[in-house]
Amino acid sequence: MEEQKVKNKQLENLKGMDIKAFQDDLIGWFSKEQRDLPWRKDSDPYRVWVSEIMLQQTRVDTVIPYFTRFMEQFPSIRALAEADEEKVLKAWEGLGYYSRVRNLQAAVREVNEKYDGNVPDTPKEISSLKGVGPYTAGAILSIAYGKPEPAVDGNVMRVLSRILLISEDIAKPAARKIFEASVRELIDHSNPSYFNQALMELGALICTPTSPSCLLCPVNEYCQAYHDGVQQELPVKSKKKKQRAVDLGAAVLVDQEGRFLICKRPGEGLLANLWEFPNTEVSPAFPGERRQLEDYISGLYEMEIQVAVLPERIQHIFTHLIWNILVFTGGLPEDFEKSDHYRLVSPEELKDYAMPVSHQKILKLYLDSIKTP
DNA sequence: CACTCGTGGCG
DNA sequence: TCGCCAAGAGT
Repeated sequence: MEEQKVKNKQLENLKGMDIKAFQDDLIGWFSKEQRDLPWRKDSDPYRVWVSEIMLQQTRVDTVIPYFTRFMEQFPSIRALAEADEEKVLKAWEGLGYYSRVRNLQAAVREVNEKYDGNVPDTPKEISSLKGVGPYTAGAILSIAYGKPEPAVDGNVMRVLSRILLISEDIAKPAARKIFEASVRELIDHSNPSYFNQALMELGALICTPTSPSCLLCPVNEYCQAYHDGVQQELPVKSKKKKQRAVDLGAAVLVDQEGRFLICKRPGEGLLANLWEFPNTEVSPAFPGERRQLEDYISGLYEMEIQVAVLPERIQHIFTHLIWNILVFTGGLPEDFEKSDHYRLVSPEELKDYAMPVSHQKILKLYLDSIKTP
């Protein structure tokens, strides 16, 4: 019944459309106008896979240098499978959504063992890999293997919402099924790779979120929103709620040989497995941020630590969170004992540790403070 | 389904 | 300045 409603919807929206002409115009445009991107040099499944993971919620311009470096450092399934986790995370540093790379390496290791290093080519098998959801599964199957599977991302939902005049809220997870059903009706079985990539490329270059270039669009004659002059009203997308603010106290602690104390974050959750300066959530009002941070660190390392506050406060904005960080500095005694949870590293060694951007800001603030007191 | 999970760029 | 975004997946 629900399935029937989806089917009725697409039949209604596809009525009277010359699908073959649409495919040819769309693919013809992509063949001519596609950007020269590093992951388009070939259709090696591993390269397609890595690029699709990096591109999740991330701009093309941001991904390009990461992709190039990553493929140099880990050029094959086996290379990534056998790589040191710390080095893989370091290669991802600054790209965000760090669970992506942890899942990618886990999945690559599974492919290396279970599939003898060959990326599977069936929806069931590839979807079972960690970090491979409906979009990525469809992208790899179509781009690397030429299978006529939908790859519905934000671009595709925006483009098709306009062409087919679909008013579903694309912020809702349920909306994706509508568009997947539409793609199954529209996709060119002779070139699924170009068809899917063309829809996304069109969304990136022409059918943009604000002020789409409809006059330049190769498929504007098929677009119902353009025909009705409502392209600016689509897609329908509900708003996200705004971030909550959290106050942190963080300490840059240095021993007598100039080494920094850093800690490893937990293996799950926010910024998992990244290294950072010791910090804790504080309440600015009571009983004083400095005292709260000192108590936290003293309890953590069973030693009395005293810190001084730096004048500037750092703000770091996440998708769903805002960190307001007050930065402190302090010295470490000589008889400081090591453990797995934290390390003492020189400024040179610090470069080998993956740190969140927020803590790179902290480091910079500290270095500036000792340079110009 | 609602929420978590990063970052940098843009109008 | 700030909300919105950019080739989503896991829980």
